[in-house]
Amino acid sequence: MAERVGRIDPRAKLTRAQVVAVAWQLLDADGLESFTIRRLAAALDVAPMTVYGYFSNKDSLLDAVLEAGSGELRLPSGSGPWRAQLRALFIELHRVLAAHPFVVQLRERRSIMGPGVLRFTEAGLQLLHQAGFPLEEAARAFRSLFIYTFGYASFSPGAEDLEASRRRGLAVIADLPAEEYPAITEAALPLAATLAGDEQYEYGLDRLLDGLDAARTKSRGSRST
Amino acid sequence: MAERVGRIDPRAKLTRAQVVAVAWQLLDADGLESFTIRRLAAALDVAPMTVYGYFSNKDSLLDAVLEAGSGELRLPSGSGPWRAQLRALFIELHRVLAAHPFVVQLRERRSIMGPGVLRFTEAGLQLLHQAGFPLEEAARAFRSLFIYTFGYASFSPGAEDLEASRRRGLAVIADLPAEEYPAITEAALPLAATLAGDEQYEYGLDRLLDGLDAARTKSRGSRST
DNA sequence: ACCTGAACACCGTTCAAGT
DNA sequence: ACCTGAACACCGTTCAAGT
Repeated sequence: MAERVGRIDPRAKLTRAQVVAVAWQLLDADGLESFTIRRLAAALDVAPMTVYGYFSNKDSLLDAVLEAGSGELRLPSGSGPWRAQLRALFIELHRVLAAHPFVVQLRERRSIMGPGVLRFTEAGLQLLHQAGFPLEEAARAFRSLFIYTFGYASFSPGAEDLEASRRRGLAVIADLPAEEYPAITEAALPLAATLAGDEQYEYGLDRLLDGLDAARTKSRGSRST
Repeated sequence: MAERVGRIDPRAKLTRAQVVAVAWQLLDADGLESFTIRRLAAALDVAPMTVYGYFSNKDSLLDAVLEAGSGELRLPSGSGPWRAQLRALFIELHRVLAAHPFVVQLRERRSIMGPGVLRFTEAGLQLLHQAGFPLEEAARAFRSLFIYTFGYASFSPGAEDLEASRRRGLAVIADLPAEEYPAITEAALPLAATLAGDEQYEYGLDRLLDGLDAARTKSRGSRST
């Protein structure tokens, strides 16, 4: 699957960065479920135990993968109204998470505090603060957006499972007694449509941003557009 | 750990319901991570392979556990303004998920379509529809609230890890160059406070509900309080 | 009909040994 | 200093055999 990469340090067969890069490829291709030290070692063309020369265990390797991966985030250049900027920031996060679902799975266990995420957080907090939120509330607001975005990536089926999920949901609804479940029955197709897609992500994001905007203007004066 | 439960059908040593009940206890006590067929069998005082007489594999057993568990949801009695009712509905969901974190972990792989969740969805859709949303948008709105709530449960550390998470976060922030990360540095304590707690959950929930209320009144007339 | 021991093909990781 | 084979304590699950 992953090609063996040329070595850099002639004394060592590998570098930590090479191990992380190949691990990333495997995770991207096959998901967290089927990522094992033994498969990684095979992809590196090395004995399983060799990996432990670079990382003390599987968890610390996965931490390093997350760290490296947080560099994928491209922070949008800052100009324009705070709401549009914040929106672009989280849409970028959503893009990265949708492209690399294993990042979300990993994040469910360990939290990420790598440079990429910190720069992202700093940008978000600054936007909210400039919009008029005191930092305490900016932190709460940022966290809400962050959790909605990770939640969306975590609980929406991946593109490959999407059709099956829709079909399964529609089948369950079709078997429901319509008198008992009138709203679900009538809304079967719309419900199936909410299972995934950028449109659904952005619907919730926009409602959340609207709510934040209202909280901002209600409790204090606006400092920005 | 789990007590052996008395048998019901004299011909069989166990029932599916008993297997599910003991599995639920184990999952509640030790989490999904350490839940294995072999440990479940030991708790049931039975050979590992006996479990396969009741469930064809581990996944279908876990599905049955989720099904049974969705009965934990107690739908609030319906009266009062739609916003307060919807709020109570999702706070109840949040309560159940916070009490049984393994439900969230399971839901990350398979979606739940058991009776408990369906009744919950029906109640939510009806409230949103009565509030003035057409069913298509009610479905989108419901899904946003659902995802925020599951996301919150999934990405907030459990009560037992909370202090460690806070300390780790504060330590990382303390090492940051303040010129480069002014907002994070100044908001260190507020950020740590957003890691968990009902208050933080309700902050985001209320912003989302506010945003939904605004969308409702903007695009169409209100049909309710 | 229901239960089970042995076995298979996997894991992550320790340890002692190779170069 | 770096790599590795064998081994340990686990998995989920198949299969053939017990009662």
